[in-house]
Order: sequence, then C-alpha cells, then structure tokens
Amino acid sequence: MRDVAEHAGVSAQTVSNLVNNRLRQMSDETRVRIEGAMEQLGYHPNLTARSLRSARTTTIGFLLLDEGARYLADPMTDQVIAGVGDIARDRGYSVLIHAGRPGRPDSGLLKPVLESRVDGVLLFLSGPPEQRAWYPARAAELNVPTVVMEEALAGDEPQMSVTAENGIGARSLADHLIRGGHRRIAFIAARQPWPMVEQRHLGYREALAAAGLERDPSLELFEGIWDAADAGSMVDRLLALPDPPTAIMGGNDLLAIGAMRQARARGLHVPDDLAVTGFNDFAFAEFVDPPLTTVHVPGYEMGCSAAQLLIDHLDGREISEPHITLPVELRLRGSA
Amino acid sequence: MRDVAEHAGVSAQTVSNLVNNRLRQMSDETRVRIEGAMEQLGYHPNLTARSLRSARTTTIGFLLLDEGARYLADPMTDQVIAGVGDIARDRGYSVLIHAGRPGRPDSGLLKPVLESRVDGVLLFLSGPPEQRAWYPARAAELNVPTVVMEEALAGDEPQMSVTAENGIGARSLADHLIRGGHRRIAFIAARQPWPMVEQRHLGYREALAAAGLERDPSLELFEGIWDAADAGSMVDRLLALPDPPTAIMGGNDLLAIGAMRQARARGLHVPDDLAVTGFNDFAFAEFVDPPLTTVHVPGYEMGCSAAQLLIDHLDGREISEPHITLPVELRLRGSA
DNA sequence: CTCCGCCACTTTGACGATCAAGTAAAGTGG
DNA sequence: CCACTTTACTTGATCGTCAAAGTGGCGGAG
Repeated sequence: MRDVAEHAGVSAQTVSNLVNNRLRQMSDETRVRIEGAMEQLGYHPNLTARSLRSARTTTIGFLLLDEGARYLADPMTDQVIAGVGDIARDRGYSVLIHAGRPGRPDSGLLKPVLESRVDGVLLFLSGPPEQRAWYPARAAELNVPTVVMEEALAGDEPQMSVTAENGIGARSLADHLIRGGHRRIAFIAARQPWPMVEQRHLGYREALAAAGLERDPSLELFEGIWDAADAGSMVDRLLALPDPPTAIMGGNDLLAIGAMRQARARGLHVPDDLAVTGFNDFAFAEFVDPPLTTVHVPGYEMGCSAAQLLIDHLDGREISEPHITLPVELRLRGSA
Repeated sequence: MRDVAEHAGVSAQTVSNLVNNRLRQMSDETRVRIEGAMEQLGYHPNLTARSLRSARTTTIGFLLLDEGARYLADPMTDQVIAGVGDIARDRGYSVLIHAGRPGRPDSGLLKPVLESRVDGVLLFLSGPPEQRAWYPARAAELNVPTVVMEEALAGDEPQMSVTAENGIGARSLADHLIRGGHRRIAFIAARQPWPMVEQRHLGYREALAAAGLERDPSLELFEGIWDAADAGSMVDRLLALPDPPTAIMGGNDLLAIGAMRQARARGLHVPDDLAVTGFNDFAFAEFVDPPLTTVHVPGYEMGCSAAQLLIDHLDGREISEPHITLPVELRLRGSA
C-alpha cells in the first residue's frame, strides 16, 4: 500500500480510503491516479493486516463436531455447505471449515474462534445433548456470534439457530404408517446422536403416544456410524425379535436404504412385508427401488438462512427472528 | 501476550518462545509461571497477528469455479472435502472454501490468494479447457503452491495435481458395453465441462475407435447443469433419433440415474431395452433400481492425497511424486 | 583477577493495514 | 478583509506477534 501511495504521490491513508470506498472526500483526479498505480503494481490489500488492525476477518467458521468425516460427507451437509457458500460469496465473506473430534467437550472445535480467525461461527454438533450444550455456552462466553445448526433452541439463549421441522416431519411419517395399519414401528439411527435426528425420534414417539400405541424400547436402535451397512445389522436384530416390526423408520435416507436392501436380501418385499421410511429426501431418494417415502428437508435453504442470519448479525443489520425453523414436506413414494 | 508476560513477570518475547516451543533456553520455573498465566488469563495466540508477522497462515484454500453451487453440492465433491478436511485437521491446517463465478477468467477465484489469506490452494475448475488453463497459470504467476484437482497435467507445470483414472474407467465401461453387443453407445454430460468428465468422454471415444466403431456426434450430448432432469430430456432426444442408441453412458451417476428414470417412464426396460452406466459410484449407486453399473472413483482418497501433497509442499517436505492419478474400479451391477 | 562465553532472558523494530486526530488550502458569508 | 467551514488530504499510533540483536549475571579458564 505504501508503494502504491508513493507511486500515486499520496499518503497510504488516502489509498486506504479508496480501497475502502470512502470517496466522500477525494478528487476524481487523485482517485484515477491511485487506481492507475494499483493496477500497475498489481496491488491487492492484505486481508491479514486489515484483520489485525480492524479486528474483523470477514470470515465465518463452519464448525463440525463429528467422528471421522461422517458429518462432512453426509449428503445433507453438502447441501448446507452449498447454501452457506453461496450466501457468503455474495456478501463478501469467506468460509473456514474446521472439524473437531468428539469426546469430552473441549475447545478444540472452537480453535478458529480462540485464534481470532473468524468473526462468527456456524455450529454443527453431534453427541449427547448434555455434551453438545457445552459448545454454545462456551461460544457465548467467548462472545462470538453463533448460529447453532439443526438444534431447536428454547429462544432465551444468546445464540441464533436454524433447524427444520424434524419433529413434525417424523410425526407425519409415523402417522402415515399408523394410518396404514402398522402397529409395530421401529426407529433406527446411529450411535453418535445428531440433534436433528433426536428431534425425529421425539416426533416418532409422539405419534405413537397420540395413537395410543405403547412404546417398545427393543424397537428403537442406535448403532453404528450412519452407514448403510449398520442399518443392515439393525434390521437383522429387529426381524429376529419374537414380535418383529412391520415398519422401520430410518433416522435418515441412508439408513433407510440400507434397511431396504437388507430386507430384500432376506426375501422380504418392501413395502408389503416391511415398510421403510427415510428422512432428508436427498437427490436420489426417488430413484431407489422402491422409491423412498421420506421427508424433504431443505438443506440448501438451511445453509442460506444460517449464513444470512450470521452475516446480518455481523454486519449490524436488524434481525427480526433469530430462531428459524424451516418447513419440511412429506414425500410419499413407494417404500411405505 | 503482553498481558500474560506481565502476569508472569517476563517479556512478551519469552512468552512467544514458549508458545512456539523454543524451549532451548528457558528455565522450568519460568515456563511453569508463564503456563500458569496463560491458563489463568485464558490466553490463546492470535493467528491473524502471527500470520501477518510470519507471512504464513496455516490455511489452505479450497477453490471452486462453478455455476451456482453445483460442484459444491456434487456427491463426489463432498467426499473430497471430507478427505481434505481430515488431513488438514491432522496437520494443523484450516481449510478456506471459496467459490468463484465462471465466465471470462478473472482473479475472482483467486481472491484468497491475492489477499494473502492462504498458503496454498486446491483448484477445482470447470468450463472449457482453454479457460481453465488460465487459473493454474495465474497461480504460478502469483507463486502460490497449487494442486490442480481432477485434471491430468502434462508434468512440466509448476503445479501438483491429483486426479483419477477417468479415461481408463470410461474405456473399460465402454469396452464392457461393446462386449455386450452394443454398437450405438451414447455419452451424455452437462453443458459446463468438468475436467474429469472430459477425460471420461475421451476414454469413451478411444474405446469406440479401438472397436472400429464410427463416432456419431448425434450420440454425444452436453446439456443442462448436472441435474437428473437434464438427463431426461437428453434421453428423449436420443431415443427420437432415427437410429437410437442401445446404451447410454452418463458423465456421472446422477445423469445415469436420471436417464434410467426417463427410460422407465417411456416404458423401456433397463438394461434389456437400454443399458445405462454411471460414473463415480457414489454411496447410493448400488441401491437404485436396477443397481447402477458404474466406475468407482475414490473421492475421499483424492481429497487426502491432494491435501497431503499441498501440505507436504508447504511444510517443506520432500515430494516424491507431484502428479497423482488414483486407480478406479469397474463396478458391474445391473444397469448394463 | 580478568576475560570469555554461555545462559536466560529483554529490547527494538518490523509485518500491512486502519483509526483518530491534525492541517494546509480553498470556499463562503457578512 | 476576517472568521469560519469544507475539502482533501497527511501524520502518528496501534493491532498482536516474531525475528534479530542486545544485555546482565555467572562460572570457568588462564
């Protein structure tokens, strides 16, 4: 910047003013001269220096707490990332992805915050609720603007949140099964709890209760790592029960697909012998055999909303509603 | 840092020495005192300042050039991101995601480089080859370590590269079809070219040539934006030909699935009336109906390799082979 | 007893920008 | 013609860290 200033015969501050669009007091002549110098020298402002001085990085953190890369590789998450990326690009922000290891809560996940590399964060958590709670609390302590993803907050926390109507979706899925005559309905998910899947589990139980069906713990399985193969072994265990289920609700589409495959491998017909439902409605749900009955969750829109919320906050804009719950949509297809 | 120093009764430089593990000259007593002060004050070094001073950001850029969020939302890309994220986390690096708009090549994509926010970049390009070429060239000009993804480089460029055996994969897929008696084989892809898909297209043509089959341009369609619906309309056009194809190779799995669906909608049986193949072997390929014959591309491993290559280079390690081509694997299933 | 070298620090001065305050010159009103 | 405002800049300090050079005290060699 000093070079540019010298080249244009002005002070560095004047160059800074131009770069930051403070043109209220600058002659066109000077502006043109500086622009020429910048062009000629191939100058671009150093964002690191700017960040240091101004204490703003124009970067938001996409923080994932999860085993291995499960969460990051989830076909739901990439929709969210796409939404976040699009909004961030339009608003002039960058996105820093950082993954933390689960286990005892510690600040590893929040490293980018502690190191002052981001202005705000999007939090994707997994694990038991009492462990998850630690992170937003710590973020509040660190006074960093935070959007908690996929978690329904009570509304009195300092954070913002974006989620989908997971409970409602699961409930209507279960209602659909119950209307179809099913009385023994199983719910399967992975060991590592994802908040949005917990909401689905809750919706499932509510539907059972509302229909006067008793809850059977042996029909609720939480095993494996969100992999189709894990669904297979859970299906085996369910079908080996003395009174096996006639319908299985998968915590997400992947488990549903794994379940359907295992059912077919065991000679069962879906949906006649065993109904199967998914959740998320990822791009391929309608192409599997039979087409998957699932709930459409607007991942891309969730990413957009979250990024918008966070960036609006960072830019000091008014935020009308800090807790967003996006609607879902039942997609009845062939599998249930 | 100054606060910590004062608290511990030493100079800031001494704290810096401890933080950077320069313990050669430090009494245990002092070390313990400083550690106590850091703990007590909740001190964490400011990475922005460190970056400014040391001209290193310990951040790598994941740069995507694409329309909307197609590339980012591709089920292949998220595998790659997962791999990159895992390696980066283990090596102490962060990942900055930045998307650039396609069109006339400009430095928008390389903004994080120009602004000195990253130490090196992973380049995911799309568009015509002559436009793509601009970016690695510009990156070289800017002297930033670069790994070009999904593109087969000649080997004399300053950049590194990671790709998969796309040509070989497509070739063996086409060979399989030809062995199966197919003589009219179509190839469909999106309008916006992705490098790895070009390699596949090339492999397809090589296989035809090797089998003595004449190439028919009306069987090679490039339309839409990598969406299943686009595949549908391409299938319509192909089947309306006077001499329609008996097999369709999709540029990726998504198009293949869209093609299968359209074929079925028109009352055709896959694979008997029309054979369909995909590419990538994303998680759901084996669950569609019929299970998709495709080529397995190791997305996660590609991400790992790319990140490793780049970070090894940044850390000054010896790199034995800067151009990596990972093997693919033919997955013959039911669709062809 | 002096000198040297080593140890365990301290001091100084960037890195590249921004913020806050200052100033010369030109313009305006009475 | 003077006082005051506006315009178009400039100056100096600072953000948090790290590299390089400096310093005081102590032990051992000569």
